[in-house]
Amino acid sequence: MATATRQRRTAKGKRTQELIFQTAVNIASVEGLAGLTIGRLAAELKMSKSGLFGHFGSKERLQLDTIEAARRIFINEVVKSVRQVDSGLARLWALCDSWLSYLERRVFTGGCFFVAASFEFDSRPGPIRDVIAANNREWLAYLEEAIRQSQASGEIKTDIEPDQITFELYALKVGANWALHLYDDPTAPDRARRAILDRLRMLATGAAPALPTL
Amino acid sequence: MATATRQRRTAKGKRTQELIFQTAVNIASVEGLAGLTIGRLAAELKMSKSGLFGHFGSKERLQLDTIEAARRIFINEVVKSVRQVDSGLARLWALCDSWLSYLERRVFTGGCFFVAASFEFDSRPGPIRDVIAANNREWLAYLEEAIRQSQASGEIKTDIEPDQITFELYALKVGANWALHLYDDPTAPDRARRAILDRLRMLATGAAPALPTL
DNA sequence: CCTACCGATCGGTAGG
DNA sequence: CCTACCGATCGGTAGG
Repeated sequence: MATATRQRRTAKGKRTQELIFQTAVNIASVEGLAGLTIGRLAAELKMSKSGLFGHFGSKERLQLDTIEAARRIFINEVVKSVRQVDSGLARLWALCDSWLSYLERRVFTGGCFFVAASFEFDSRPGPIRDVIAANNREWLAYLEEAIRQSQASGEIKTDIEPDQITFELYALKVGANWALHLYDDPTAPDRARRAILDRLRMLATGAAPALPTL
Repeated sequence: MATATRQRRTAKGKRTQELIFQTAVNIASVEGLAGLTIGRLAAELKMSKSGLFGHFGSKERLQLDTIEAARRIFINEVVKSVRQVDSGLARLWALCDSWLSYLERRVFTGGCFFVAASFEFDSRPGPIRDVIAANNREWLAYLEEAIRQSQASGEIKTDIEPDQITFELYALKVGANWALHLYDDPTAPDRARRAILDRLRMLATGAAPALPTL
């Protein structure tokens, strides 16, 4: 009985935690990680500030845990569906398309959580910036790996450095995020798709599979 | 005598105003326009909060006046030096290069003021977002005009819409801002230059002047 | 998980 | 331009 109670309690605690960070992640994507205040979060959750506070213990922990929750959502929404796609150019395109689809599906209210956090903390040194930078680096490395594989298998040209291509593809995604939210321009993701497909076609060799047309 | 005194006072008032908004613009480029608090600004300027407050009258006016000050700086640092360059592809490249050079010169402490403000307010409707969006639109229209001129004079291909090219070039600049500040990567502007030159060469016709090599 | 607090800071005002 | 305030909200604590 004591065990059952504990399990029920733990399960409930887990659901509460999930609800907290799901809410936190969406507030942060709109108002910023600094604009995510404990009072606002408590009001949204209809909890007392101090009751909520017990779940993390400091503002910085709230921010770091919120980043971790956003990371899990990102992996689920962007990376998972592409894992089955074979390596090479098809996979590289699938990764880009998946990212743009995640933007279109408005997985986070205010656009990509990591894009927003990147620009918010890019000039504020500290643990938050470091964790955001590490998360971004991980995604870029994942993209870059797909580029290296495409080069190794002879599907894209090797006279251009993988990190240069990574930079270009990611910049176009960030540009889509920018136009979609600042101008409420729903055509922005497709503009990015067109630019990315154009670039990939220029990089493709004869051995590459066909890319979709928009 | 009364006139001389008034003039001296006005001149001093103007210098004070300039100092206020110069300081405000740099705080905002690092901490964000929302993170620009009257108390912080007063401390930096060694003025009392209420004495400072008299210069604008509300937080929103402070933010709007700070945007206006940033706009003047942007025009001075990015646009002015390119005004003499002839229209066409050379001018289009000069505009891109000038923007990247303004990033490298660190005209604003935290990167381009308008890039930072764009991402901060892209999901927060209101007058601040509207003014930021209008400022960005103005710069994009300026870029796009150079693209149209290049197409009209036959220096770049016409089978691609000017706003698509504008989007791609601006996205690469924003990407440079991102990598330069989040990763302290000083090679980021040159990576953007390489990408832009690559793209412009692909768009150039036989009638186009030679572009620089990096 | 709660109520009841704390000092610090927020945007803003009164009065000079 | 200043001092001296205002109520609201910030992150955080005590005690239950």
